[in-house]
Amino acid sequence: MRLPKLSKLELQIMEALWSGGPLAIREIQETFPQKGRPAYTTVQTMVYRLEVKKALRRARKIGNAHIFEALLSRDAAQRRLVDDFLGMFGGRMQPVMAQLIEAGNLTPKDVVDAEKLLRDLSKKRKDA
Amino acid sequence: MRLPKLSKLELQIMEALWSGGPLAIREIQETFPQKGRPAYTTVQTMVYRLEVKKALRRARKIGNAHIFEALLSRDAAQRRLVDDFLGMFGGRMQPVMAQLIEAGNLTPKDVVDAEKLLRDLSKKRKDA
DNA sequence: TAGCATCTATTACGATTGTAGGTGGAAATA
DNA sequence: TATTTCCACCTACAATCGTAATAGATGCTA
Repeated sequence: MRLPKLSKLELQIMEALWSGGPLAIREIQETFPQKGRPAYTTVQTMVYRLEVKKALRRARKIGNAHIFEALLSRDAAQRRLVDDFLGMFGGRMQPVMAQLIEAGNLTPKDVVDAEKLLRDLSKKRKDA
Repeated sequence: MRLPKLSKLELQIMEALWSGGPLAIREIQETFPQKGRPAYTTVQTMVYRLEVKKALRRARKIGNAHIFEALLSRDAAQRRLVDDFLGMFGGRMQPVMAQLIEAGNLTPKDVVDAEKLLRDLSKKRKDA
C-alpha cells in the first residue's frame, strides 16, 4: 500500500495536519466548521484508521493526549487522488478536460495559469 | 438522488451501455478485458444495483435475457464525478491543475486543446 | 482529596462496493 | 424429447467508511 487511498473525511483530517502541523484529536476536530462538525470519537476513529494506513503517526504526548503528525505528504495523497480520478475516465485526460470546461469548472484564467506552470516546469527540468 | 454516485465498476458498466447501446448482461461482461474480467454474476449484481439507482433500466427482452439501456447520461455521471473530485480538493481548481501538471498528466497539447474548447464554448454561448 | 472534565481504547452498526455461489427455470441443441 | 447451456433471481460475505456510544484512565480544580 505505497500510496493509500484516502476518503474525503480522511483527506480533511490530513489537511488539518498538513496546514496546521502536529495536532491533537480535539484540535483536528475543531478545524471542522461547527455546522456539521463530526463527533470527537468520529474524528478519533478516522485518525486511528489513518494511523493503521501509515498516513500519520503519534509524534508525542501532552498530558494524556496524543499529538499526531502527517507521514503521508499532501502531494503524495493528491497524486493518488488524481490517479484514481483519471482511472474513472479510463485514464484519458481529454474527456476530463472537456468535462471540466463544459461544466464551467475550468476558467480561462485557470488555463493561463496552467500554461505558466507548464512553462516554469519545463524550464526547471531543462535546468536540472 | 438526482445525480447518483457511481463507483468505478459501475462506471465501466455504464460506459459499455453509453458506447455500445442497449446490451444484455453477458454482452456487458464481455466488454471487460479477459484478463481480470468480473464473473457474470458480479456484473449482474452491479447492473441490478444500477437499476435501483435508476441509472439504467430494462428496455426489452430477447429470449429470456433482459436488455438494459442507460437512463443516466454519460455527461451527468461525469459531472457528478468531477464535483466529488473537486470536493476532495476543497472545491478549488488551482491545486487540482497544479497537481495534474506536476504529475505530468497534463501536457502542453492538453492545454492547447483546452484553450480551443474554451474559445468554442464562449463563442457558442454568445451566439445562443 | 474528591469530583469534574478530558482522553484513550474498544466495540458496534448501517450503507456501499466488489465478489460470487447456488437454485431453478427457459431455451437451444443433439 | 432429453440434455446441455444460459439466464434470472436470491443470498452471502468481507472490506471500507462514516457515525458514534461506552467504559475506563488520567489530569485539572475546588
